[in-house]
Amino acid sequence: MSSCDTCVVRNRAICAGLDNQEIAALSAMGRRRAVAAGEPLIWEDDDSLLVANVIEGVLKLTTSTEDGREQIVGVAYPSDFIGRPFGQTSKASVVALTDARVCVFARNDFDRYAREHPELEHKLLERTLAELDRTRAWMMLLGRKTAPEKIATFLLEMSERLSETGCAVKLGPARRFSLPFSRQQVADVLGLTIETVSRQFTKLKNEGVIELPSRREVEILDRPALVALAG
Amino acid sequence: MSSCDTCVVRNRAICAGLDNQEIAALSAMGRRRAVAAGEPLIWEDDDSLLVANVIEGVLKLTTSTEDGREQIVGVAYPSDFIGRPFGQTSKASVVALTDARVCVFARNDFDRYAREHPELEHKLLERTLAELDRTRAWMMLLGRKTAPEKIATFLLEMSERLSETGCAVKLGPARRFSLPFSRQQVADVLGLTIETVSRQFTKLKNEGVIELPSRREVEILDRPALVALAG
DNA sequence: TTTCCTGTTTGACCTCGATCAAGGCGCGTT
DNA sequence: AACGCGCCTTGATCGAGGTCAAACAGGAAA
Repeated sequence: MSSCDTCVVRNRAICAGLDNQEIAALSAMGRRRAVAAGEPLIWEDDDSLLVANVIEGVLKLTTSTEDGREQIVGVAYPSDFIGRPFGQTSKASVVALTDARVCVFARNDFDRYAREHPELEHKLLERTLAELDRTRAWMMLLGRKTAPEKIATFLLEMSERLSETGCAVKLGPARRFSLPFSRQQVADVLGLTIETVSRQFTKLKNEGVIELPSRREVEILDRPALVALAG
Repeated sequence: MSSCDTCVVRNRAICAGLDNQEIAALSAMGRRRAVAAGEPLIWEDDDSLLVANVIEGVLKLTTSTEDGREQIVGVAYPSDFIGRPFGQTSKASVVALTDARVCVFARNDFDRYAREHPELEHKLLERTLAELDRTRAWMMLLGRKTAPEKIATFLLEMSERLSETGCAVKLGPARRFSLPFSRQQVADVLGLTIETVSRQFTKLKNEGVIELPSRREVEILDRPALVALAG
């Protein structure tokens, strides 16, 4: 297989609703690519030259101020779409948090293909609307929630997002999981500093709400307490 | 005219790319409706029963916590689309900030119509992507900017958004404009308190950066200074 | 004109989370 | 085992912005 069939075939987001012929055509356009943890895929303010599809791994979407403050504005999990179709520049950088595999398309080709295949555009629209909902919920967190509330909300979201990953069967939220974020990155998601994040984590541990087996591992001991704290 | 032809015809967002027959069909579905300032159009967590198109006026999109904290997560101007197609519930309340006129569609009808008219879905996709970009830029503001930066950014955004309104010719950003927000609402947009907003406004006035002819009026005296402050 | 009402400004104070500064821990390398 | 290097935690202190309270418009009604 010269192109990345499985890359598209595995992807329920893009494929649903397309027939075999369409899937084959999309496959021929895409190029599978491995991205190592920490490696960038798209730079903020770059010309929007490519769009991609996450097959495996987790990536962060960030914007930064000139003086180096960073805010993570989105997180892409397997089956998520990244990049900016129908736009001249992308407004966010994309960097892999874990080793990842993605399926990359030239934006021009993808745009053209999408316009000719309404089913694909419809899928894209549904996902974009869902992402907008999620982003708006995050605005409430950033603008109005306290540090303890932010941390609790974050842990609950993580436990849900990470349980779905790569699994067709819908499991409940994960009780124990491995964070794809460093403490600094958690801070960048929540609009906090690394020290505040650390302090809140240890506070929750001391209160018996969570356990921290290692730096990246989290185990939720008392979910109801976490839900109450999330507000 | 029994239905709201002009409501659709005036709307460059929805109409561009549709032929006359399609516009007529859309028109037959929509119902023009006036919304008084302060009046709600959609409630948070309601079943998503309608979608709409802003013809005139400004509306706010909000989410709230149970204890009453509010965050404005979006603002809809003329030609903007509001509501949640293809979704069971809407995640935000929509309330008019000024007297407004909108063109309302039953969500079911609209969904069906959209799926049959790829050009409409494409338009919708482009707008949703643009709105997502704008929302992500706002996340950076909420998570990482200081109060003075937030206020400066807000004033610049207002001066741009309010100059476009209802005018086909692309003017530059407005030098003087009338805020569609009360101080409390500005606070809800920026994740601040009303007192902080007020103090920052008077500080800018004392520094000669802006003038405040009345409660709602703003005149920008020193735009470069504002740009510098916005960061 | 005066009164009232609501939204805004201003002041005094306090708190949460940021900042600054050590230390500690896990882990790979020599 | 000892060292070095990131990352994380913990402590001490500070300050931006929140909270509480009072005074101050500006517009509508009497």
